[in-house]
Amino acid sequence: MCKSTDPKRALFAELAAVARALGHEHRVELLEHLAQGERSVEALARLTGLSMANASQHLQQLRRAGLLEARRDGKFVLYRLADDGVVQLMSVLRQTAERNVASVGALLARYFDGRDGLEPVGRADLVDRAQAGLVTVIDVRPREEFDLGHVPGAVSVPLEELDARLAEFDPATEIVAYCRGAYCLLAVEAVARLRARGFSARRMEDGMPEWRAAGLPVAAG
Amino acid sequence: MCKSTDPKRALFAELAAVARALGHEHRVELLEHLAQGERSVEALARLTGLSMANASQHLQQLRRAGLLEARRDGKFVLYRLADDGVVQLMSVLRQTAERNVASVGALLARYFDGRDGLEPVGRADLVDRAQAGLVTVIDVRPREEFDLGHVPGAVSVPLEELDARLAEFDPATEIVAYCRGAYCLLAVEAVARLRARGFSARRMEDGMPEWRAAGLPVAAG
DNA sequence: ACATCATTCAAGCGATAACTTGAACGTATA
DNA sequence: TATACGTTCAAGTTATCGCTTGAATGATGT
Repeated sequence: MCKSTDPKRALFAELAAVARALGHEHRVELLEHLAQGERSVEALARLTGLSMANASQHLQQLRRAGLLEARRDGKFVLYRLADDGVVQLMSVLRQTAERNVASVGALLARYFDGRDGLEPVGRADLVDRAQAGLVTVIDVRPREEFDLGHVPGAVSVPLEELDARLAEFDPATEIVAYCRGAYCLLAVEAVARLRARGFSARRMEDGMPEWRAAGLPVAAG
Repeated sequence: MCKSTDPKRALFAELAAVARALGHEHRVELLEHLAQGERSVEALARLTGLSMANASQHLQQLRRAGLLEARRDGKFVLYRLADDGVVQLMSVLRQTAERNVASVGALLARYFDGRDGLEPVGRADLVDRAQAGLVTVIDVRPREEFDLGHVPGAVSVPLEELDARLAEFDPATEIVAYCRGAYCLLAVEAVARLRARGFSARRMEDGMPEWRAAGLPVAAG
């Protein structure tokens, strides 16, 4: 066997500590929000419905595990992912759960295949087709998140504004919607509404975090 | 925001449950062993030094999380990874820890860079060079693990036997050693010893689990 | 049928994690 | 300087986890 068993044990303990940081519902949700860009404790507490003290504690736990970093800006403390690899870790976690946990597969099938129906668009495809003007790309996240970074050429159409802004879209041009991630429901909802109005709409396969992690260009402001 | 917050919460809870299954030192160690192939509870308890009841409980926890499957063979219950994707998950976990946790980086630097020194060999490289007879590939894991599957053309040389079998090797041919995984110490130790005897030796970048997960050919028996 | 062995179940104890509350700390604004 | 606000700290309660012990289950061999 391995001669020195100590360093291996130490390594296992460290890996388990990182995994344990991902082992709570609220922390997964916090990471999902932070995958969009850095956020203040107050914003995260509001988005998740946690108390500030509670959110702060979870964030510190994630920071201790090396998954987050924090910086101070005025009276706010802004947290952000320590590394784009964290997105990859969460992505692999989702894939594993989707394959091996029946309830997750069922959950996703019910809320995606059922409501979406059509095959989503791949990332590589999208860049070419957007530049050629063949598709209209809309970002249905809140404008705040759009401003922090979005797909080049995308138009910000928060889901709340969608119904009121239908006149902007050319019914002859296909619309591709994206939001936060593979399993965010914003784009699904947007596609469903657009189709109900007679538009040709599809959902982008992944969301902004995966886009960013893939090293594709990001526009800001 | 997302209209239906319930399914998202449920998804987060499921993901957290999977992560929590990885959140214990002993379970990470069990998975590391199971990445070699299926094992009985008794074998795992012996390998890890856990009591049988304790090992059984951890294994059941991993199974409930969807990471393991079990089958009965005579009086033994054999556990195995539910999916090769589990190896990927653990691999990404290690990469994340290595990048973002200082102590892991230090741990690995101390035990790999310090003792190994030379750049490890990539998998793609190895297949070609082994077939061309340019390198001798040795599997330094216990023979039991070798029998369950190994790199085609590799010779089983458990670390315990290495010193006694040095005469088998041609000093003019480079030796590549591999073991269980990127961070298993068996191959590192083997390379150190071979170099001390004047051989040209290198370590394969990954181990058997990664090899298997990459879909490369595996020889058995 | 009986004994044997591998595994699992169930109960109990100690340790750790999650959440709430209230106070302390730091920074900006009046 | 004083006040307000975002954030963190500290203490306390409840719930859950990890491990041990001893008994129950399931398959095998005599």
